[in-house]
Amino acid sequence: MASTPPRAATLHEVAALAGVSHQTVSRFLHNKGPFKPATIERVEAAIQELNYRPNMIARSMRTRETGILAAILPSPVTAMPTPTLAAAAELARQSGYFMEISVIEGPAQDRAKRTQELLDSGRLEGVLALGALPGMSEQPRGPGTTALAILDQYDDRLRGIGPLADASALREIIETLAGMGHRRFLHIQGPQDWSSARARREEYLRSIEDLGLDSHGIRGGDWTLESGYAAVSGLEEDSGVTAVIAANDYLALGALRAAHDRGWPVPRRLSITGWDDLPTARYAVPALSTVAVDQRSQGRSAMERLIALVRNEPAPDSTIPVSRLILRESTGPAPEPEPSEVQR
Amino acid sequence: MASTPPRAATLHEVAALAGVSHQTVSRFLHNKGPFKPATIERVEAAIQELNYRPNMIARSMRTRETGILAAILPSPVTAMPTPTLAAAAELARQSGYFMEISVIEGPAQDRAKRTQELLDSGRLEGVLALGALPGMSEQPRGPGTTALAILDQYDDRLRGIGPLADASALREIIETLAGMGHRRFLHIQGPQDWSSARARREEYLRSIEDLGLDSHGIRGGDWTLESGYAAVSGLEEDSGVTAVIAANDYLALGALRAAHDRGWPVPRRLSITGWDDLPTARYAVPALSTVAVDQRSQGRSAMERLIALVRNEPAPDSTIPVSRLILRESTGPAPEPEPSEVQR
DNA sequence: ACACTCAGAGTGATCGTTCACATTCGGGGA
DNA sequence: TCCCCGAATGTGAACGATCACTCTGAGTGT
Repeated sequence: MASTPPRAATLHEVAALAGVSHQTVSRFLHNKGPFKPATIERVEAAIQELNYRPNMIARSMRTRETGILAAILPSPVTAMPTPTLAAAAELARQSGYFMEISVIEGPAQDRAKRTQELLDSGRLEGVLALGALPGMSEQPRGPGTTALAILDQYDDRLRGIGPLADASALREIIETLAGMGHRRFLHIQGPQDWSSARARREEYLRSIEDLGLDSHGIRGGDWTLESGYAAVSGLEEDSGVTAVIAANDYLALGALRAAHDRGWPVPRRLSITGWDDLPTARYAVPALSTVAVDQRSQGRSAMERLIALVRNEPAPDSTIPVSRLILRESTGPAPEPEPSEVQR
Repeated sequence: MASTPPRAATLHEVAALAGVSHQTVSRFLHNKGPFKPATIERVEAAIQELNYRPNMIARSMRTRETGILAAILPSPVTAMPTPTLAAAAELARQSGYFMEISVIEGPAQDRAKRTQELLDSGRLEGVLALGALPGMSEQPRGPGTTALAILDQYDDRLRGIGPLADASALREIIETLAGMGHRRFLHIQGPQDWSSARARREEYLRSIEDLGLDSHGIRGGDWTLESGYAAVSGLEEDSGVTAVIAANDYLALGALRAAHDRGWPVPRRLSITGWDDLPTARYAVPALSTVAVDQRSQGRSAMERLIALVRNEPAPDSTIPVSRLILRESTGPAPEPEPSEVQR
């Protein structure tokens, strides 16, 4: 008394039930060629009856297309906003792809090596690096090669390109602060193997120079709260800095806390700005002035680019969503110079 | 002049080059049976020479094992800490599995439906829900069925189980605060389809009762900052609440800001606690008292459970990492009753 | 000298789908 | 009537691995 095996139905079984050949069913599934109405009906009924689902593995075997993409999380992983990841995954699914994720820690060299292994595995049609991947560049899909797209991408001259690289809001920040009387700035930078961090740093330096302002220097170096805290903690008492431009919100929130611990009121003595508009930024005390970026559309547009590379289509004209400066409580007019300092 | 096709080498080609049968190479790759040293040498050389990599698709087709797991992100996705996801992905990889991710938004019903589709797709060996999945329960892998593990899992009586459900630290919080003189509490709860949120709520109510304290009530209902803000904003001026127990850090940070906006000093007038120990919690002003949970080991242990279910092995004795109460600046002694209130 | 065992290796079928090609059928023009 | 054409469908091989067998030859006990 063998009970029915729970094995899934195959194309042949559907064909047998419908009284047609397996090829007809296959064609039906791909909407190829015209069919007699009667055929359509019978095949549809058979599929329904057997609850048939095509076996993707077998299909992949024949077509050599796996439909699988992989996303590489940046290191450290906290630098990855979940909405970016989620948006990329959603678009992949909508476009008929599966998206795996791959965590690659370690120094740039190891990351590049593991990424290369992924590219060579032959299992993937495309790889999306959701962050910086120093030493590697985007490539389309060819016969035998896997496509690679990089969210934090740079060009031949190491200039940032792509949705993460737009640092123009930084000039706006500095102009705004200069308009409030600020003259001496500090930049807390991100890791310099990220082109977005480099772009912000460069825009900072350029703006300072163009506007005839002073920079006390540049601190930081990674994306962490600790780094931001240390930057402001280590600031000399007489540095004259009245505005701190952080490369992201984590750095800025760390800086905010350091200012608090030193008894420096923000923004009365020190103005601080961030970048990313984290959910918590708005509820910080004081609320953080920052640059709102649309993380979901960043993830989506990166995935769009990858899929174009996979399909060897021209790159979609990525309408990069403009990042938008949001002024909250952490920025304000520059403090009046203290009388004692004026006398000196 | 056809150049060498970039197609990957097959088992047969390796066998031909090594002068053995394809089966021998296959056995070699699986470490099956003894081999003559000479055979080993020749096969290894051939593999090296052709840079052979087994075709996972073909293997899957024959063995009916895909080696692919899927992780379902919770909704909203910001409720998912990246380290949890990353740790799960790492363990999957180390165990020889690939991990896809799948974003399923929408109400519980849709989520259950889409999850069921994933389970039925036949492409996956296991599915890990990184969050609540109301109406579905864990299942092992059988012939034709896909394993399912749920991070935020509950038992038959809707009691939370698993690593997320340990709410014992909540009692510790309340005992500590009671020791500081607090008598009247408010709970800001998470979404009640999460068993962890239910567990914290229940532990809150039980502790209040056991210790003979007062609860002003329960607010909140999702995991957002807005919800936490609203809970404290809406508190009556004369509620008598001196301590707010939030179900996670987002809620707590929102509450913190609301207290600030009402001019209620924290902790002098109101103590606030969170849960999760987000990176920003420590740098908040005031620094948030919270419960540190090891997100990485939560992700890892959930994945361990899934893999055990996939392999039909007994569940690993999950040494649930104990969550640890961290007292920072947002908690302190209860305020003295104001003279005016005493007179009334 | 014989059968037996076991290490070591080989043979052919098979998984479920798509590809390339062959076949059937009905109708319209010469 | 015959031929041809396109619509509609059928046939068999192939993708690259593993599974279930079969086969060979050297050693072993009697």
